[in-house]
Amino acid sequence: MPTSTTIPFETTLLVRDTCLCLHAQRAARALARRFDIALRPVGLTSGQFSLLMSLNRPKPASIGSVAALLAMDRTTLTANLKPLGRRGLLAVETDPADKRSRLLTLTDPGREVLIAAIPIWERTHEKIERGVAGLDVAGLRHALTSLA
Amino acid sequence: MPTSTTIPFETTLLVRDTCLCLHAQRAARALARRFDIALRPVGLTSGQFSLLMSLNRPKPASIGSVAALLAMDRTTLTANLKPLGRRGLLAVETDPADKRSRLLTLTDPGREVLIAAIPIWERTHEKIERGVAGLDVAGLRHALTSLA
DNA sequence: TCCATATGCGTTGATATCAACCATACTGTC
DNA sequence: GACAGTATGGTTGATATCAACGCATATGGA
Repeated sequence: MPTSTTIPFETTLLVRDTCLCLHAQRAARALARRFDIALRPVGLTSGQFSLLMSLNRPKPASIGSVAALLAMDRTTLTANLKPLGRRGLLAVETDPADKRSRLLTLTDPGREVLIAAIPIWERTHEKIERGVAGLDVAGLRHALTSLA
Repeated sequence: MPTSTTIPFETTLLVRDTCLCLHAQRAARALARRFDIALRPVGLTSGQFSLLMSLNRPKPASIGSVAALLAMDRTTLTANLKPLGRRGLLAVETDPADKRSRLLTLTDPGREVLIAAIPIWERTHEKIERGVAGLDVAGLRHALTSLA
């Protein structure tokens, strides 16, 4: 009879209560769902909104730099570009100065969608901040940033 | 010529810097990747570890209750159970007291994997906490919990 | 009993996530 | 220019995530 077939329930509770990974996942899922629902009228998910927003910059960005900005796997970003590209919200072009690199640019329709989404984002974000009493938003953001 | 084809770059920077959803996603992805790599020797991802750990309880849990605990969509949980079920790490059975409900139980092999994973989790978690100077872990956990 | 409603899950389809592997392009050295 | 090493991305396959829809069971009231 193996000695290792039991795990104290207390250990489970400790892991559940302290695991930053689990807590971050839970909060990320909950927040994503809220923004997904709020952004549905403009046809964007929370991730698509963040991605499009990150492309609104003076100079086109490369895939690798955006992936790093979003702390996202490079291949994940490639996959996420596809549905947005099909809808004509962004363009992916080879960088003439470095043919390995792709330049990501927001199209006019993409900007239109983003413009419609911004007030939704503002309202949703405000609701969330107001909804959690005593939430130290600045401290939370700082902690999340240093983890990413 | 539409008046709405430009978005101030400052708006983008504001959203990027303040959006809790984006910050949570970034941190969650970064943490998941760290635990995924650390747990690879025992063949679990971070999400699978959290799921198996949540099943280590005196009484079997239902799908809905575990989904709520993990702040995860019910159908996502159903999908996540499949690879773990195929590997024999958990069992899904119909609740005799309510045939709509499924009872989720950890099997002995599942417990073995979990036992091997726990020290990895401890080391990884400790490294992360030590790696971020001045991180208020308790405050962070509290904030994440109230968001979920 | 019978029906309407509510509850608990499964399935499907679309997108998201990442590791492993592969292809191409740049860079520096010779 | 040739070569080696590095950098940038795409593709594939597996799993993760969720909305929409549908099925079966349970529950409460007529």
